Amino acid sequence: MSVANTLESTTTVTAAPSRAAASGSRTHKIWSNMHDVCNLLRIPSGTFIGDDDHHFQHVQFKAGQRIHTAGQAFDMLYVVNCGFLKSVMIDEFGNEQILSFPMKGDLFGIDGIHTKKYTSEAVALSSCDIILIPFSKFAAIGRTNPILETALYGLMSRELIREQGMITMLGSLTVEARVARFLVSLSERFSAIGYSGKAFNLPMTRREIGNYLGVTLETASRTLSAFNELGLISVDQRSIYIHDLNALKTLRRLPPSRARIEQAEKKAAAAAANYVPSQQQPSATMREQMAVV
Amino acid sequence: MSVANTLESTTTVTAAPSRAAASGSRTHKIWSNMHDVCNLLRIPSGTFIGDDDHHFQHVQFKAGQRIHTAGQAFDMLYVVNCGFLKSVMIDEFGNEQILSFPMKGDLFGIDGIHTKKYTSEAVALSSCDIILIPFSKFAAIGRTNPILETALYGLMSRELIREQGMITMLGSLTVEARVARFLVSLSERFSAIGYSGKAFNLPMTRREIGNYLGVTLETASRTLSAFNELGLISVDQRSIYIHDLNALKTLRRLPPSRARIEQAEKKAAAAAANYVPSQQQPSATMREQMAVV
DNA sequence: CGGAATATTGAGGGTCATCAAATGTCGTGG
DNA sequence: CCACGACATTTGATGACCCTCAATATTCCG
Repeated sequence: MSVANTLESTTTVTAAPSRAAASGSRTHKIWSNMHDVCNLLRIPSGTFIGDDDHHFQHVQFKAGQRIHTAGQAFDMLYVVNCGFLKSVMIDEFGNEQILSFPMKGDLFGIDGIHTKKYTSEAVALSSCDIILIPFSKFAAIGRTNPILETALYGLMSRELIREQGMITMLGSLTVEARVARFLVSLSERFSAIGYSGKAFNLPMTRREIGNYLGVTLETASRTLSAFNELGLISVDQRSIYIHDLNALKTLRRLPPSRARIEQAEKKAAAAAANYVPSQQQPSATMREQMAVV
Repeated sequence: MSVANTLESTTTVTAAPSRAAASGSRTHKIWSNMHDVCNLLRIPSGTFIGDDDHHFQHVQFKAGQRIHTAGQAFDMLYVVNCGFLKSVMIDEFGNEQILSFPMKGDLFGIDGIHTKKYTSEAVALSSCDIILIPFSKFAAIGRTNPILETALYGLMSRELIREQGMITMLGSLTVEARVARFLVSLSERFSAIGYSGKAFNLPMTRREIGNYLGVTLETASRTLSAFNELGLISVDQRSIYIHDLNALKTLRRLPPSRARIEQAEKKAAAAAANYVPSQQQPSATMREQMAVV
């Protein structure tokens, strides 16, 4: 049952420079150069090929550990080399809201730039390998390298757009559409970093999914079960298999529960009559109902 | 009934340079220098005092006009000198979501940096005076002026944080708390730009408020009416008077509608008995109920 | 003055939060 | 190795809240 995205990253990193060897600490340290970091961030890195002037330290975290906390002094940006995390904002009432699930190639910590303190906290959901990017150093290099500067503005702008999409999702999509979009987004991100986009394990709990999507864990669970029932996905605990990605992409709302119940009753009747319908496949009529409106 | 924030801005701007006079078009053009723009954005502008090398053009828009549309090629950032706008994102299903209501001193258009196309559209809600900031020019000045560069990163980071707060609001606050926070935010922003924070006119419709807060216009209207009923505010169409800012700041949920109905019945009974309770003042017990949990 | 847009308020029904119970999973220590 | 407890997940029942539809009043503007 285990699928690829639970395995360790196979990304190669540059050998540790002399400083790392000198440190000799028990903590596992590796170093990446500018070229590696740019590749990870999908920034054109032509000008940095063979550049060994700048090195960025890696740090490992285990599930549950915090990379940074809200209010902590800001000086680093972070790039995920492997593993899964959550970024959480806590409001003045103590409400926690998950803002993102960073994974390989994602940058986080940007929110600290403005007030020089992080406003959110980042927590590892699995074993993680994180690259530390001192912001002042990055900005300084950017000042002499227009491509990097543009890329840095671009990354911030991209994150802004991602959050706008999240606002739009929370503000105007039904719960089913949010869960569907969440699955599609995970699928696309897994594909982009070399894992399967069809079969994967969820790095987060139902509670975290629900929190991220603005619903309770029960609603998140029920919605996944409904998708499973309709044959759009197969879900068992953390493992997901996507049968109909396109239906998930275009889904706006499920057929009214009335229709779903009738459908379920038909199924039950068929089962009672000892007729076994094809496993996990939604009827064509049911798919049409979902696509409409 | 008219209050200050409906009046024209009294901000002075520098005289138009010769170019503007030469244009001689019927459109009303003025110019601001770097110092003015920094002041408007609340950026330390010390290094730009007396700087007349850079000029930024003003453009006027009337209510309903678009400043930019989604998909349009990006080259400008915009700073509001006076007036009110809305920034709207439209998703792949055609859902519109209002992301912000820019007003004096606010920067918008940042979302265009990443893909070189605006992803949202900006629409004037009232007569507006907008300053055009060519992004490449701003970034170039930033390269030689660390304060401006830092400020630019800071502005983007601040906007990121604002959107995170919006996500948290949509994901974890009750409708009443969202409306309350919306009013508090408007109040604080009006105060910051020199208008009254207690009495003001809403620049947007109920539909726009509801859309912004992720609810229907009816729910937005009803919630404002409930606040009015409780004496937290007085509301009549677009005009707002805030009686109890602190209650709005700490409000999490209204007392259950059952209790509200009883309260209303008591009021009605009192009125029938020809006893007139002090206008618009909620009872102490009612306030306690609101603050709790 | 009349028509369109805006705002208010009511009635009814659907969706989702809440409370609850049962089952499954995993890490830890006996 | 297994038993235990803590946590995660699923599923059901119930009711509050909010959306939808609808009617009316008010404002704005040509």
